[in-house]
Amino acid sequence: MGRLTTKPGQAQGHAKARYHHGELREALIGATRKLVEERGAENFTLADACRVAGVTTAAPYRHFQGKQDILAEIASRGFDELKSRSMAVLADKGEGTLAGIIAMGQAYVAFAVEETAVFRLMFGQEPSLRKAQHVAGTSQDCFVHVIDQVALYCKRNKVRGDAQEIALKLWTFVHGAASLLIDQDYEAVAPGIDVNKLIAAATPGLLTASRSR
Amino acid sequence: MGRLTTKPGQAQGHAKARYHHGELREALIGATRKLVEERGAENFTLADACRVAGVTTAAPYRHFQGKQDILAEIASRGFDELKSRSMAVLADKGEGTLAGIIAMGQAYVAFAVEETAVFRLMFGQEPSLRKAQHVAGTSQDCFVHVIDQVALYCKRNKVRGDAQEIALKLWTFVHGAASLLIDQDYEAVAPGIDVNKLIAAATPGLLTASRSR
DNA sequence: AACATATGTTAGCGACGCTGACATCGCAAA
DNA sequence: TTTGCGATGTCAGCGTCGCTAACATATGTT
Repeated sequence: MGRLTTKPGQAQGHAKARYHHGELREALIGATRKLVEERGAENFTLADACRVAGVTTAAPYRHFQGKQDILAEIASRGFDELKSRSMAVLADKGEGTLAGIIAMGQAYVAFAVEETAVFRLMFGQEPSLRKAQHVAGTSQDCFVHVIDQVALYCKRNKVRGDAQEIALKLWTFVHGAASLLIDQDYEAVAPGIDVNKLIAAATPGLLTASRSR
Repeated sequence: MGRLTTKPGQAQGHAKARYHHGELREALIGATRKLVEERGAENFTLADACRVAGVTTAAPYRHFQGKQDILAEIASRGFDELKSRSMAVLADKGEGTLAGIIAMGQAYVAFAVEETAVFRLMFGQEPSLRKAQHVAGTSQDCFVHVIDQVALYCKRNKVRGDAQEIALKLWTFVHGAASLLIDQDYEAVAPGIDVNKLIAAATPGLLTASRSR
């Protein structure tokens, strides 16, 4: 692990050393995101983020309640990004289509792969990390959108069954794929697996009402 | 968070204070497992485990390489237990049957719920936690067993398709269900969800070859 | 009995999260 | 302009943690 040995005088590079940073809140969020993505949230230290931002370790407490609070902010923004990704994909592939629903699942996994640490913050561990208010709302927004798509698909293709239950099954599968992939749990068992293909293969089977009841 | 203020003289309760603990390795594993299950692996400290075991914080290093090493040992034993649970369920429900395969999935989730912290250690985070040798082997054993069951089911029911791919789909779904459940991510969207029912409902749809290619 | 090895303790290093007291900056009222 | 005040940063320090080196004690082999 590389030590970060920067004097609190100033962050790397530009601007002259002024006593007040000016945009410390955003700077800390940026630094945290970068470090968390590099080393994982487990190994992230607030002190390192301070060194990157060019401030002392006491400074963050003017903007955040503590370490957890910064991480929660990052998780919160992650939901916003995930939602916008989903909507972008849908606009491309078409609403209420099988291709659109598959593409949403693949986008979910792509997000998990590209922003692994953020993804883990969003869904993992103790829910204490998630700002109850904002995150719960945003994640629900995300999910409601999926339900809408499934409902539309069911209507068009005359699939009977609860759209919510079907959406739950899709989410469950896709989340499992994302988790196993980023945790490298597939490696021991199916090294070269193509998860996008796996999703495309499984989705039709999940897009149907259950017979058992 | 309750402080643990025990003198290293002796663990709570029985036996006289002797210089050598005698079974420190197992005692530490037990203490760690208990604490990790109570507070999560994130908030676990080796020092607390030492207090529970009644030794100083330097003692563990005679038996483990460090904190990670103890956690890895616990993850390793988790795989053993998961495998034995699966086999017990199979013996009960019958091999190669739909009911048996569903029950295996439900047992997987039950394990995740009952031993949440161990489950997270087994599959989560950086793979550095898993003892490359032992764990990789044991988890592969687990999975091979699932493949066998699926292959048997396919043969009996004349389902064509790659048993490995089908097994992967099942694992993916069930792992997603376990993850979302223990991380309480279903709560915001489907509060009273019955995951066992969800698994039973989804399994038939996954137990079929994909048409797309 | 004497030694070698295993297993525990003591003391201490550097890092971390966080806090209280102090310093500096920017802005608004006098 | 000056004064004063709140916002935002630094400094110094507490308690804890993971880990190590040096020392103490128990165990078992010859």
